[in-house]
Amino acid sequence: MPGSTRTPTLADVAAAAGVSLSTASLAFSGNKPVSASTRERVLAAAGSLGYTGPNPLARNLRQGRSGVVGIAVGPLSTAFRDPAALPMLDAVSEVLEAAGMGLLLMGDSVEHARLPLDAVIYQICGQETWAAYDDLVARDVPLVVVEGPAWPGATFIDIDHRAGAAAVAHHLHDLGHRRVATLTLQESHPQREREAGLREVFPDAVTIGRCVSDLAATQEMVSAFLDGEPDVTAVVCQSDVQAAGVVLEARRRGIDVPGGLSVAGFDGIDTPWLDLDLTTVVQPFAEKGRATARAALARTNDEPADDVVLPVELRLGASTGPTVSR
Amino acid sequence: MPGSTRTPTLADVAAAAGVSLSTASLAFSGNKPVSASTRERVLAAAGSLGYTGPNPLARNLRQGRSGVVGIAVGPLSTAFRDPAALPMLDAVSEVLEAAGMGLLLMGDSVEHARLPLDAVIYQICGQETWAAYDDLVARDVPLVVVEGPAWPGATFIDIDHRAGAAAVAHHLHDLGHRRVATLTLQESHPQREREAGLREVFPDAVTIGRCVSDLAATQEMVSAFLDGEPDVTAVVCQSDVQAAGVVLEARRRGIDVPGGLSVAGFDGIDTPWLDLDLTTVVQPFAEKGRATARAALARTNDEPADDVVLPVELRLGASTGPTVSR
DNA sequence: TTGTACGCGTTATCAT
DNA sequence: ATGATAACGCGTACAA
Repeated sequence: MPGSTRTPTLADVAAAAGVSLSTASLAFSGNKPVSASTRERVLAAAGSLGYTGPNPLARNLRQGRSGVVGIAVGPLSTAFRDPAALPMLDAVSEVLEAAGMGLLLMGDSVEHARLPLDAVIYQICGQETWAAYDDLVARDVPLVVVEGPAWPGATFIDIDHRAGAAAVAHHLHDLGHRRVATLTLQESHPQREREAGLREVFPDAVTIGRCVSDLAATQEMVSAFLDGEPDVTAVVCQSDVQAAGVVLEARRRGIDVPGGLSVAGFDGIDTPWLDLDLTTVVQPFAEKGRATARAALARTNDEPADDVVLPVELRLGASTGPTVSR
Repeated sequence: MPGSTRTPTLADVAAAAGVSLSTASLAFSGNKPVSASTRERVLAAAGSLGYTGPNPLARNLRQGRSGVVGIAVGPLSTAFRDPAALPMLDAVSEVLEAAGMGLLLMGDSVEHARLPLDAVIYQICGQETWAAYDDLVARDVPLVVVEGPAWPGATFIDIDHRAGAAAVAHHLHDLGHRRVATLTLQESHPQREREAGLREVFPDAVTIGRCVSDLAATQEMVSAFLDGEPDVTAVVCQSDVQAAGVVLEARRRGIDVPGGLSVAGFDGIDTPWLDLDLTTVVQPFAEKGRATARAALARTNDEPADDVVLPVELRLGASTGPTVSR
């Protein structure tokens, strides 16, 4: 069929099938009943014209929605290097996909904020500001914020950081520890809450430092400390990656874990490359992701979405033990 | 201003500013010159009406593009657990963001294929088929395929798997190795090419098995083999994660690396948790990502995009050494 | 430099 | 069950 240059539209299909535009539309959407025979005629016409279905762009304009949810995660290699982010994101994308919605990775640019997004998820652990925020608020784009920070109008999905941290602390206290040190994350809602939970039990915990959740960075940070503070019998970390770093660095310096030092983490990630099960606080990653996606979907449909705080669970591993003087 | 219920449109702004619709449009897009005074009047009117800029949905329909590129990666936790995927994706998103385009994570569902995407990147190492493919082709969505499989009409971005694998093989041969074993990935273009490169030098290499790029899975797979084949002096892997798994498992069984066994990887990822630099083939992740994004952008603009094959580089580490009988 | 008028391709309302 | 018609909100020839 040479010369058929323009890609066919629904109007072309309707004409070819000898039905009205609206009937052809219904034959595709199924939003109202259409007799089997006409539907067949429409689909046949579509097939012979090479019509591949309603143009998503036009549908989007008409319906006032794009079918896309943005997720603000910052630089990918930072966001996804964190093993705690993956299972959560997996659950988010699964729920959204089941609802026919796409997930768009957003950088912190106004360009991205101006894409047609039905809702935006903020999952920027540790980053407290976001340049595109004002734009989104001005455009009334529904916001779902995972683990803070507190922004008016947003739906919050969180876990009980404080209770988890307190549970770890109590566990160590029960084991006889009295002098503990802690390694904190960059200033953020989770960091503040986890620290508060720790200090419910150990108000005087020594702060080793603030450190991103990275193995090498952690090792460097704790290196000097491990030699200098023989009184400390336990180190409480704010992530499992940090805890693994402390374990590796302690061993490198001849300190046994947990014989000479107890180490606790947070998150409950897999660490197959560590031959030791960490004592840690397990978060419900999948449920956190599902709750996040559900909230985004609800707000996309102008339904209300309640804030959520999910419980966590202390998991005892082999990285903590009774106090032993060094 | 109570009662102003409808969100303002460009027409409202134009009316309020006392200019025509097209002038108001130009004041925002800057596609044609507008006198400074009128532009100011338009922007002022926009401000007082709470107009937040042209509706992206309408703009998309008008311009026939969505500003979104899809990337097919399969389940996120699988795709992103692979450390080789991150730096590449990072580069992709950086280039796209600089061009004002968004990156959408696609699952293999027709729903996702029907989202308005300007182009789709396939980065599904090891998965040879993709349900949504036919839909995309039918709708003439430009396709960019990273590391195969071969699909007509798609732009290909690849690295020189075969040369890299051959370089590793030659290195081992130079060290005196004659009897080597190999651990392969799931059937795929990279797997076939890397294997071919190895067999240019070692046609009779023993295949230990086929295994995803996962530490635990690798350790399980090589466990039995390491005891059973004392003739083998080197193991060539198709990823660094596999290589790390072999190193760890060998040590666990009392075999020194490289004293008792040489191990080579592929990719050139960071392995801070391994106290040994792997001999490996370094791929240019960032450049691969940039080339991929550039191809997607070009094809979005109906420009041609040539296929790309990037060179790789052998990096000698401490995991390979001269032959020693076990 | 500014205004007029049309079309992008669809879905929703209303009537038949 | 089907058809006519009106938006959806914008960009851009073309004319002035």
